Amino acid sequence: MGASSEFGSATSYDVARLAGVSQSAVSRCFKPTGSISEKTRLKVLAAAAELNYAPNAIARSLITRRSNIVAVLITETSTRHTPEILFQLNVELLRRGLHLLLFSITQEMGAGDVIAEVLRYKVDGVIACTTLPNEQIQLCNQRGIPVVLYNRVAPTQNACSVSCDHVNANRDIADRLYRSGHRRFAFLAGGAGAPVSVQRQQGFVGRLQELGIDDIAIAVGDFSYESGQACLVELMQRDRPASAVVCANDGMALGAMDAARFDCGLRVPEDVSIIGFDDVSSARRPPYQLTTVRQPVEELARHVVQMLVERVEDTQLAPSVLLLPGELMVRKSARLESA
Amino acid sequence: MGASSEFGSATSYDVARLAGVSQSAVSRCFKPTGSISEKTRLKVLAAAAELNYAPNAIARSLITRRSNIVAVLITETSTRHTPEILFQLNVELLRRGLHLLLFSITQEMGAGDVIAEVLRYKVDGVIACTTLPNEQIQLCNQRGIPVVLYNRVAPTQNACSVSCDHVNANRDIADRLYRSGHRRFAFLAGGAGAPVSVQRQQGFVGRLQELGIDDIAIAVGDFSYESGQACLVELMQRDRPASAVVCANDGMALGAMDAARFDCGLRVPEDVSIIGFDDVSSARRPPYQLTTVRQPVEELARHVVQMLVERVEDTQLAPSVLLLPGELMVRKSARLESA
DNA sequence: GCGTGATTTGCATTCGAATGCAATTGGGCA
DNA sequence: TGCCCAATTGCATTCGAATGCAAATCACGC
Repeated sequence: MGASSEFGSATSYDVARLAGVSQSAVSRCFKPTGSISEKTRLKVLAAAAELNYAPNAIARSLITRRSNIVAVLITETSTRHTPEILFQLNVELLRRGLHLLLFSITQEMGAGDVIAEVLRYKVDGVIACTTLPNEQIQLCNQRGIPVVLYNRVAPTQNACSVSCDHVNANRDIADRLYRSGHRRFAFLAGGAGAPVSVQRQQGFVGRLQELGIDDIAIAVGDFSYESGQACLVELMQRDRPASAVVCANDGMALGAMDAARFDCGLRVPEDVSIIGFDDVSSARRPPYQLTTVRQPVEELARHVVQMLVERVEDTQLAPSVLLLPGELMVRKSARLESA
Repeated sequence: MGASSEFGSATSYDVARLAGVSQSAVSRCFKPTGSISEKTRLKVLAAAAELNYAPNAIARSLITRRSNIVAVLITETSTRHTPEILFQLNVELLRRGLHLLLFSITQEMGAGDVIAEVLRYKVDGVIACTTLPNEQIQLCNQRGIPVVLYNRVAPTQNACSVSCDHVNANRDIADRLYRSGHRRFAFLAGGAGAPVSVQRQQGFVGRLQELGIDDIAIAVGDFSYESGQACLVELMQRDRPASAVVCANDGMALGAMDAARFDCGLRVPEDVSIIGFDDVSSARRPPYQLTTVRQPVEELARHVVQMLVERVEDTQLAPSVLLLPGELMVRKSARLESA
């Protein structure tokens, strides 16, 4: 019975002793480019296997100045809206030998505190699935730590970002609704300044204005189902209510559909068309059949990680912005001409 | 302008030099119990602030043998079923100064590979939101790394676990349905051996058998909405179909409800009662009003972390198992007597 | 002013692996 | 067999912070 059954684990010195070589040889054996003879390599690997040895990642990163750890920043809502994003990012990172250290931004722990912690762990990079104040991005940049924003754009362009093209997806929706004969429109916004809501609104409203429509009803909710219900009820009480309601996300759209049917006695899409954004799982189900925009989550995750890795390997690369198109999932909640 | 604007960050030596003290003094200043005079402390803190210094967590953990990192293991499904669990665990961990390193178990990276990586990072503990083979639990135990399972129970009791009491929640449901006059029952199972499904089934079926009911229809799905639909349709084609259908989770229950209404032309709950498990957000919405069991996710997360921390601080503590009751959310998808 | 005990302080070492450099080994060729 | 160059190997140091121990400082009483 070797040292592998001992408490704690073997070090490169233990392996070296057992294999009858120096510690450096062991180290080189576990480094892809290490210069070592086949004979020694086999001896070392045998000893390592016997002792159940694997290089201590902590010690390694102290000297190499690479932790192979990436910090991912989320808020409560980022996991609510896209539950699978963390899993996808993690898979992409692991694929490249990187690890995901998760940080949640909350009331009691703001962005400043979180970034301070992030810096202490000497992560190789940061992925923010939430708005990150410029000051904190700056701090990372000073330390040479690349930052990639997911579904956000840095106002001063001092960080990379990968995002679904919310603006164009909703410009497209505006177009299609207009072409289908709709003339009275409403937009249900998420939180007041929530970036994704703002962009989606810009796309929708901006395009409609280009088409000569100025009188667009806006109601402000908070991305929740309940706020979608409330907004729709409120909208329908106005004069000449909208025939097409575009929502900041699916949560609100589902709320709006239910409110339209159950509270206002309206038929969807005959009396009112409703469109969402995200394509959550319930959107495709029979009671809803919600027409919405699917974000290419896996693809987004892949590009986020790729962009980050490029910046880790070449610190000089300039920040860049990548927009990926969303996919309109045409179902039955909106009256659209089939073209 | 101090060194803080330099590339890379200041070390304790930089701070020591600036403050005119030794490196040890700086180190002691950042350790709660460090013996240091008020005067020196202020000098050091001032210098540290100027240099934007914070102790390097990697270097610290090399010598203290505490990384303050906890590995959390998930699979694709664990985030689908309980999207908020990661956020909750992270918040609880951060509150205690611990960090969450995420590991996803996938096809290409099995439990064995993942645990090998986990061990290399010298984590202080492991939280598994998925079934973890005994062999890997053993490996952690050998290294003195405590393991806590979330919503799983270790077959050989060599790891802690914190879980919702699926068995009793569904025993209770069996009771209430029986008391309400139901006599023909069905259970829609999740994957063949999926632990949570098995437990929920055990509770429901076990209690019914105690009540003298043996002929319980079982259909096997995979936790998905679609499988819930398919299972319900299949069940309703049998002789004397069930009047009460209990599902392994809400996803299947929602599918079952829609299938009952849209495919079988049945009314819920008049013709068939349907009950789920988890209380996902769509369960409470008007079209469903699903009667289901809410898992106390925040509380579970809190106990998982607490149990882990206790084991980290005292390695001698024996594994223990904690079951927290689920809460039956009585809505309108099941015919239940109001008592 | 001096002695005593309690705080503070600094020195030197440690954690575990990586790596520049010099020493050694090995292979190929005459 | 001897020589030369290339491939391996080991030595010693490094990363940044923590800590046992001994030295230095301080407060205080006489």
